[in-house]
Amino acid sequence: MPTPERTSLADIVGAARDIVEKEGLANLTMQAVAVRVGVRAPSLYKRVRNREDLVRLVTEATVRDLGKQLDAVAVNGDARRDLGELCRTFRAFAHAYPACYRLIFAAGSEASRLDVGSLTAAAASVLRVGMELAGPGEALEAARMITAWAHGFVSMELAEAFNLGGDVERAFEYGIARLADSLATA
Amino acid sequence: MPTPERTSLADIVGAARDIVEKEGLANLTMQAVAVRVGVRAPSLYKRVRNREDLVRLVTEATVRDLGKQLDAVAVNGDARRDLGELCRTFRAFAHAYPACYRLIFAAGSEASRLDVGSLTAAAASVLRVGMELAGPGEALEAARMITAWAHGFVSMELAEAFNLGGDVERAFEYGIARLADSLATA
DNA sequence: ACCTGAACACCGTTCAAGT
DNA sequence: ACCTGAACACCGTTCAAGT
Repeated sequence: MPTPERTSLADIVGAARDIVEKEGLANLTMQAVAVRVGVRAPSLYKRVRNREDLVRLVTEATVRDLGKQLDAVAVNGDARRDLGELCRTFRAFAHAYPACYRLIFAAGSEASRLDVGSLTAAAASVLRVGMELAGPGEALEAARMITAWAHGFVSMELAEAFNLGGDVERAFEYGIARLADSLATA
Repeated sequence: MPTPERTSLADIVGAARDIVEKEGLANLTMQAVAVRVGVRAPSLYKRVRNREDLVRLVTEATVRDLGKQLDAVAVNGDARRDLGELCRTFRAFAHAYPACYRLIFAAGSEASRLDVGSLTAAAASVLRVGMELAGPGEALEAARMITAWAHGFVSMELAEAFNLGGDVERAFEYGIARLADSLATA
């Protein structure tokens, strides 16, 4: 006789994201997730292969959300201004969900590798601005430069690695301005 | 009656670095370290507070090594050329020790925060090039832009996040060239 | 078909007892 | 002074038994 479902994959991933953000990745235990969704830990294995798989699902949900935020950035027609908006939105997302953001480029083992599609979708807006600024011949290189810089910057911020003083806001705006200059000039 | 020391902190950290690089962070267990240095796991706690502390020590040793490599980059007097050498050395280090490199900007909790001194020392060479390129008024912003881009780039590479094809080597050299242009022009 | 208790292997850590 | 076995709490995961 079938038993009614008492939870769902969406519930489980949602609970996991919450735990990662509020209590840290180390406290994301199967037991903690189970309590939140109202089942016992072994039941989670009906919907999730293992803990590593759950972390991957959390990461992919985060990438999709980031992609949506970047997609929603208004296109001004002014490539320079679009670049600034895009970078600030990217940074704001990382500040809003630092623990989940950190997972995105932390992939180590094969099993934790992200789905290619979700990364590609998230990169679409950046690719468009790269095209606007640098033209079709160097759009990909330009997009990679923008993403690398933006990710590196917020990654260092989140690690509290900017410890030489100075104004971090100013350093971020400085970076946007230099990027716009150099990509458009090239 | 005193017992002779059968290991040392340096031994322990060395073994831990080896394990992280060859078997991954997840396989860095106190037991695995103990076997390598020839004691039982509980003995490690005489020299290391806990596992998290050991990971921090591994990270700091890695930062010091990276700093040494960057310091050893020859100064050509040509800031543009120095920038290229510095970035390529940085990237080569990350490729040589990917698992340990990843730890550097992964710091989450307070206890895993790196010693400020070791980060500052590693940044000295970059700061010098930032000064050469952008002048004293914007040396710090320039150094932050260089570090953010270089870290972001290799971080994405290590995560295999460049999945739109294209030539990654070319994208790296493109980035160096754009950085040199924009920082020197500003 | 889903859920559970019981069980297992494994891990970090503590501590009293050895030398 | 350092090292160890024994012990504890905790975690991921499996599985037979329930409904």
